[in-house]
Amino acid sequence: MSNAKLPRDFYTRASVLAIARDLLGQRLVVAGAGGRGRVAGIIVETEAYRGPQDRASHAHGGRRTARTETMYRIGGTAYVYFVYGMHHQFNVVTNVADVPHAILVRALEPVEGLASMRRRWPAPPPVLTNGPGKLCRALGIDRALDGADLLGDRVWIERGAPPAPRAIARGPRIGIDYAGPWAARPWRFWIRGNPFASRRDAPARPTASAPRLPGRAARPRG
DNA sequence: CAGCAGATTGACT
DNA sequence: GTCAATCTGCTGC
Repeated sequence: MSNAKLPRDFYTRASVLAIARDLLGQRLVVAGAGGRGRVAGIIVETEAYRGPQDRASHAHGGRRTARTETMYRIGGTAYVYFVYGMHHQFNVVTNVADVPHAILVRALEPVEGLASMRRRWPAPPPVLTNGPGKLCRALGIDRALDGADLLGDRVWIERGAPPAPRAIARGPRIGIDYAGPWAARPWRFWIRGNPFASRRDAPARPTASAPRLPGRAARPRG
């Protein structure tokens, strides 16, 4: 089935970095509600947060609070929180229960329900889903979905077409300067050159399996 | 219970 | 490049 939900064992694997990479090309879906049809987008950018050891993680040092409790659930759970007084952030919990790994979905290519997405703004931006806060607004994701089972019927991820290994770029995570050296770790993954990624000019480097291309890698798209 | 920083965004110099 | 918006969850008193 091309539209099968990703199974539990996709999410419970031990390597949050591998899962962050493997989410690229998959399809994030939010069920229709309130007279709206379902909305969906292809994941084009992710960031991994590796639990207690990772200074940038909400669960750094094993921190366990009302908010972070969701991160300790089993892989395949949605972790949604609210920041900056106005934006929600959608994360995928990974690994087994009590290991608080999570992956922030930073950007999507919108593919279903574009009209529904635009209706969430009085004046819709030209690109609806090129950032973690924007994609939550476009898809109607808020804290009501915190803790939702990704194998359930409210929000889920369907199998899509993974990008070729050489099309995957990685680099430092965004917006975590407070995390010191952890901010420099290349734990952000995106589809190289994708026009829906949140930062098209960010420093990119080849993945281990990809050869460096000569010359024009950073050339702007036409 | 006051103070503050935040896994962002859009407007503006 | 700078900066305000806007509010929650935390920390520390």
